[in-house]
Amino acid sequence: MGSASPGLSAPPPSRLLLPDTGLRNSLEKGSGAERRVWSPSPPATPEQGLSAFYLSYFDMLYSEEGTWGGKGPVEEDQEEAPKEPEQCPIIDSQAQGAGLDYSPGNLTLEEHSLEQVQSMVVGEVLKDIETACKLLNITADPSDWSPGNVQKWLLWTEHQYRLPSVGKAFQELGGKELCAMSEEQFRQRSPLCGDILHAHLDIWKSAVESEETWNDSEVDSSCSGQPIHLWQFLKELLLKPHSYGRFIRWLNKEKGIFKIEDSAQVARLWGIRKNRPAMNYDKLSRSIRQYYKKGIIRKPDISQRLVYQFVHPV
DNA sequence: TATTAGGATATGT
DNA sequence: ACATATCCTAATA
Repeated sequence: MGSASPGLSAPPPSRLLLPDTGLRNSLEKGSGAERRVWSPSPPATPEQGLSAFYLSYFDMLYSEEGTWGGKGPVEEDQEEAPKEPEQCPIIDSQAQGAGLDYSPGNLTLEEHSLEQVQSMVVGEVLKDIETACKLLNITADPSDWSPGNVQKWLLWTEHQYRLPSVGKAFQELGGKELCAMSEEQFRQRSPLCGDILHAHLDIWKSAVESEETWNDSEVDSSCSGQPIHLWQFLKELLLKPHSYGRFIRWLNKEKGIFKIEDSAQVARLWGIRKNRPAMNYDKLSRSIRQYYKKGIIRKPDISQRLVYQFVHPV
């Protein structure tokens, strides 16, 4: 049990179709065979697959209705020492993530918001994984894990999702072996939550996949004396969520949608780079707006404060 | 109060 | 010439 979610008040959309990333498969698999169907009746204790995991996201999403992006006050703090894993996954914004490529008006409103939610969930999953990696000092790819890494991951996952402890059930196992294990084998080692752990591991495995997909072309600007352009600079920051994730981050990397979380800090960094001590967000944002006409950056279809979108992702 | 849009003008390479 | 940087008014959240 220990679902991190208090329960749904408003029934979410009826279907869940994740974008075509590797995550989709594993997420669906985790749900337990059937197509994802949300029964309107509040799930006392659903099948358990990744349900708990998902519900915690959807809960938060739907608890706020149209107020997404309104200042995630619960977000992590600036300096907050990574002592403990961030509590349950926290959603703060990015509702508009996806679903904005209107296929010939065939999509209903519900389907649109659904897509947005899906994309948002994927984004949050990846963000969680990144956070965990940083916290645990492990790689994102489970197959690289040492037995020690495996233990760290287990403990973190248990804590993060309030799972019963597996104790030493997985001791001595390296990442390779762990990845090779079937759901059945997981269950044998941990009858209580082996299936959930297996599903979580699946997510990690697929996340590697999808991360590779979009982790190629980027800006180098480091060398080459050319004056750096603002859009390049922004991409640079986005490239290092490790360092700048608190200031600026992707809401939807595939679509090039990003959010400036701390406008003052981003402006300060830009000022440093350009040797413009008087730089501020007012001026930086004016420069961003110059990009509208040039077709470099635009406002997402569903406009949100401090959220912009690169016109040409990739 | 902070953000957004866009005009006008100045500045650095 | 170009890409901002600076400054500003008005509208919006």
